[in-house]
Order: sequence, then C-alpha cells, then structure tokens
Amino acid sequence: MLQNQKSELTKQIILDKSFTLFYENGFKTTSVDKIMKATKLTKGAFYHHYKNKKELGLAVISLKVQQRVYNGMITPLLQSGNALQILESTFLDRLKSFPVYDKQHGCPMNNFINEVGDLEVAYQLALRRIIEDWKAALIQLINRGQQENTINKTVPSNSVAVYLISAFEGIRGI
Amino acid sequence: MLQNQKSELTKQIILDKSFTLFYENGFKTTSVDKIMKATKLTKGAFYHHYKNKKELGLAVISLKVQQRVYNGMITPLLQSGNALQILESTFLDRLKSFPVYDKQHGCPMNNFINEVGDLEVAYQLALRRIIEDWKAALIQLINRGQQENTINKTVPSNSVAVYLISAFEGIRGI
DNA sequence: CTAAAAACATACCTCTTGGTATCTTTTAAA
DNA sequence: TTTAAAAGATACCAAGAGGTATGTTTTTAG
Repeated sequence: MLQNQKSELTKQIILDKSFTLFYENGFKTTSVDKIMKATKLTKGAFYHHYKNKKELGLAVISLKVQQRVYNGMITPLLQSGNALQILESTFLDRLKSFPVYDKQHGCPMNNFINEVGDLEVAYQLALRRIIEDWKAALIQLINRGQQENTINKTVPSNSVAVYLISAFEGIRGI
Repeated sequence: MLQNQKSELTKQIILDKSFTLFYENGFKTTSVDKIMKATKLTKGAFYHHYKNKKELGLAVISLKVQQRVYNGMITPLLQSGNALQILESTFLDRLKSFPVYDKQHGCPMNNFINEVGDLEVAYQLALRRIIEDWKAALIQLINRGQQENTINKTVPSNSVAVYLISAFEGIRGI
C-alpha cells in the first residue's frame, strides 16, 4: 500500500473511532489507550500521527463535528426556494432524522462545548467558529426571506438565528 | 463544638466546595483530592462522611443542584397572579439575573446531564426527577392560565412545558 | 476522669492517565 | 538490492485517580 494512502487511512480510522468514543463516553473519559484498542492499533501509531490528545480533539472537532453540522444544518439552508419553508424543514427534518443512538447521546458539538469548551481556548475557538458559520447561514436565509416577503420583515434576523440555535441545541440536549 | 453540628458543618463545606468545583471544572475532572484541598481538610474526613465519590455526586445533585432549580425556576411559578405573566417573568428574570460567572459556566443541571447523565443510572434518575418536577410545575401553571383564560386553550401544556425547558437550557448552554 | 466512639489525619496501594524512548517492520528512493 | 525514512509496536515512566488501612485527636457518655 502506498505510504501516504496508508498514513491517511490510519489517521482517518483514529479520527472516526475517536469521534464515536468521544460522542458516546465524552472526551475526558476516553483515553488514548481506549481509542487505540478500538482501532486495533497501538499507542506508537497514535503518537506518530498526532502530537498529543489535544491535537486529536481539535482534529475531531474541525473534521468530524464541523462536517456533521454543515451536512445536517448549514448546507440545507443554502438551497433555493421558499426561505421560511427551508428554515422549517431543515430543523424539523433534522430532529426527525435522529435515531435512538443520537437521541441518547445528544449533540456532539454541544457535548464538546459543555465538556471542554471552557477548558482550552483552542477548543473554544474551533467550536465557536462552527456556531458562527451556522449563525451566518441562518441570518443570510432569514434576510433573503425578508427581501422576498416570505418572512416577516420586523423580526431581528440576528436574534432569531441565535434563538434557533439555542433552542435546537436545548432540545437536542434535553 | 457539638458532634452532630460539626459533622453537618463539614458535610456542608464539602458539599458546597464540590458543587463549585463541579460547576467550574466538571465532575469527572474534579478529584476528591482537589475538593479536600479546597476545604482545607483531608481525604480521611471525606471518606468518613461519604461512602465514595458517586455518593457525593448524588448528594450534590439532590441537595445543591435541585435547590437551585427549585429556587430559580420552580418556586416562582407557584405564585398567585396572572399565569402568563408569571411564566414570562420567571424565565426572563432568571435569564437576566445570571452574573458573568454563571453565563460562562452554563447550567449546573445541564452540565451534569451532559457529563454523567448517561454514565450512571443513579444520576439519570436524580436529574430526571428535577426535570419532571420542573415540567409538572410548568404544566400546572399553564393549565391554570388556560382555565383562567389568560393562556390560549388550544396549546398543549405538556409539549409547551418540554419546549420551554429545552429552549431555556439551550440558551443557558449556548 | 475514663473509655469508647466519632471526627479527622497520614500513609499507602492499585489502576489509569498522557506521554516518551526505543525497537521492529514496512515502504520509498537510489 | 541496499539504505534511509516513515509507520507501527513494545516497554516504560511520572503524575493523578479512587479508595483503604491505620493512626491521632476530639467529643460524648457513664
């Protein structure tokens, strides 16, 4: 197997397993040992590809968590069509789409925020960026709807965006 | 000092410090050593009063966290007066009352749910009970408002209660 | 005043943690 | 085919975790 292919593959395997274990058991309680046991590889492999656990955490956030939010909640907002309908269906479809597994474990992003968000500045920034992107997409859609007269022009798009995100995450959490 | 007074006092000191440290740094990352260092007492004192860390966690939830939710969000609902106004002011007053400290660290109950909620059944139950009490108080108030014609009779009180809790916790978290 | 029990302190044990050092194997380049 | 570098495995370490055993001090009861 090609070296860089192999390298990319194992990095991906570590990343995927990490995301799953972080999601199921939390970041702090998931040790590097546990992750590597799950990948059938060893610690040597891990520390060859990642500098430390913190770097892995950041990689999981920016490569796995971010993707999830984009796929589920941001990209769908960018469709053309009735803005209000898109807004509604995006949120409802997402909530309806969660299997039991996801309902039990809450929102990966929110879990990260609650667990490591106020511990390391680097995590804060990475997570904040995701929310900012989400918020920006929501504001853009609301503004579009207001211009096209499908959304009430008096509502403050910024506040609504923040509220929608908060409420969604709350529902996911509770 | 009287023995049972002394005993109660140190138990309270441990409880208070634990709550603060759990709130600021999380349950898992706060070790018994750290707690006892903060109380200026020793491990021997801790394990004299508490069986183990799990028992402490349960005590913090049922004696500190629960009290907080009751004082801030449940008891205010039981006042007499316009139901809708009570509902509105309870939520708004609470959100406005939080100092920076509380905004930074989120909701203690929600933090517990996210961190240890799906780990130990005992925690699940203790936390679920708080939410159930909160929900019941909300439903009761909404029902009263509907009977007194201050709240729209067509809204489903149960769903609204769940939604209010979810949204509130989401806003607290984000 | 004395003896037992409760409150608290000290020392230690085992297990897990993140991380390092070093060794072997695999791949790439000459 | 040799050699260097990358990938991965093995062994280890110091620090911190929860918890126990046993000591000392303080309070209570007789």
